[in-house]
Amino acid sequence: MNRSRAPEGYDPSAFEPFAVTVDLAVFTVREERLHVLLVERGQEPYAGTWALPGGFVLPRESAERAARRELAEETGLSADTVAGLHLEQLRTYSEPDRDPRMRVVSVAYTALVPDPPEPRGGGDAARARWMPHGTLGPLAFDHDRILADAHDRIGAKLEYSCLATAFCPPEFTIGELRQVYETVWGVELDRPNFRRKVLATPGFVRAVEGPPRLTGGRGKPAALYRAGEAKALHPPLLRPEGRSTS
Amino acid sequence: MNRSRAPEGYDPSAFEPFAVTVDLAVFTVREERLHVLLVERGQEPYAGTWALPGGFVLPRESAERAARRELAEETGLSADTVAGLHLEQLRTYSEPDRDPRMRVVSVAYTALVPDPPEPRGGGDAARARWMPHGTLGPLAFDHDRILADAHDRIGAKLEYSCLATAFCPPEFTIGELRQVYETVWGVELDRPNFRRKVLATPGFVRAVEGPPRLTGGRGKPAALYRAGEAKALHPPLLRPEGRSTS
DNA sequence: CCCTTTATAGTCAACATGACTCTTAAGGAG
DNA sequence: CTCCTTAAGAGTCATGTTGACTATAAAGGG
Repeated sequence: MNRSRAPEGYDPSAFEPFAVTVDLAVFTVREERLHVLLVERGQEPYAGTWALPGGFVLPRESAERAARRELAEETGLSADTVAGLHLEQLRTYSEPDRDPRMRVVSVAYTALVPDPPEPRGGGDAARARWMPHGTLGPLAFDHDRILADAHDRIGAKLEYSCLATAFCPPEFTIGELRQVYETVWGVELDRPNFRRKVLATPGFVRAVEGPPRLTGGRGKPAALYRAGEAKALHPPLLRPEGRSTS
Repeated sequence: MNRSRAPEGYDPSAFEPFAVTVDLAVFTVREERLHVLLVERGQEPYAGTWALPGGFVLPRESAERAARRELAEETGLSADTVAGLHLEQLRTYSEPDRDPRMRVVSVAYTALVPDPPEPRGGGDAARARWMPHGTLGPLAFDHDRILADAHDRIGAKLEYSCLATAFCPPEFTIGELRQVYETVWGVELDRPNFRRKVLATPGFVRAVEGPPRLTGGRGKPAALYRAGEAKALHPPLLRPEGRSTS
């Protein structure tokens, strides 16, 4: 059990089998609050407790494919929509006793969803709901830890990547983009400075032609933008009292 | 096969078992070049090909514990030494056919080693060697991909964390620290500017009392420093033509 | 003793950022 | 219609950080 990937004569059945699952931390920004997609467990252990959506990786699929499949099943989004979402591997949780029933190694993913499509409780999902982040008691298994790690990660990524646009619909205003930063970071940002920074970063956003108007709210109508081609921010957009938990 | 972590009546043996392994991308800086710890495979598949060190996760250990155990076995370092090394989970590779023999999900870790302790070829390690990064033909399995991801990751982390000190011995000079950045990033940095930045970042390094001397090289003797208590760099130390691969 | 090498101290201008002010263009209340 | 509130968007100014350089100090080698 060491250097070689499989000692000669290795017999798979000689090892206790591992189950491999995916867990999903799916975030969205709704009504100026960060929301997370949660499901209520139907069976023991943790029956009646809220948990992150997820499920087993099938024998012939990769963890990422499993994650997209589960995401589509839980949210009721079409496969096309899910294919376009931002999905990123977070990390893998492998403590021997994280699942009391058996040895389960779970690959966690983080997904960002623009508009809050109400999860169809239909299909077979026990009960899936968008819950405001941090308002719920302890989640099942080690899902509180996973959720905290996911939140840390996206907060850090907002600093040096253009990820924030993944929370926004195809066309959005600078104000909506700023809302994403403020909601995830839990701070208020100076509007003029934020605007200046975003527009000064090449490829972050692209102005949309046509009537620079927006329906809805009060105040002066805002110009619309689309996500640009840039992936990284140089230099980064640091949070005010920036602490990276790493 | 969906929302619930285990459907009622779930029988583990009904699923094809997954093997779970760890792979290690262990880096060090030696002679101004980035080196990686590699082992030569003894059996098929890929017999005779170089690969990342790694091995199976045992039934009762976490992936991180497995990684530290394998690292100690491959390098011959004491358990104490290994316990102090920087070890970080990189990501998990789960493509169904990444190992031709069976379904293997591998959790990859990155480790940084200060001084190049020559791996004892002893014990049972087939043959472990420090190889200059990028000089070797294709590695076994998807290890080229893992190595590239690991390199990207540490390059990015140097920008916003104090990670570089993990490559250095307990006491080091600013010049040695700069070497780490130059070697990993593959660029030359301006010495005065680098020095100013490092010293201006609170908690990055702490000056060592006593004779500000260094044996060895030519040139004016340099002052010695130790790693500080800070973990993150604010603001970050961006690479010159900074591209984050994310 | 001169030359090369590296550390370390400064200087200066360009740039980025934080804190503000001001104007414009909506919607709502009276 | 008019005033008030709200938010977008244009600018200003002082400060802080960075990149590009110059200069001095303190070793080792020939």
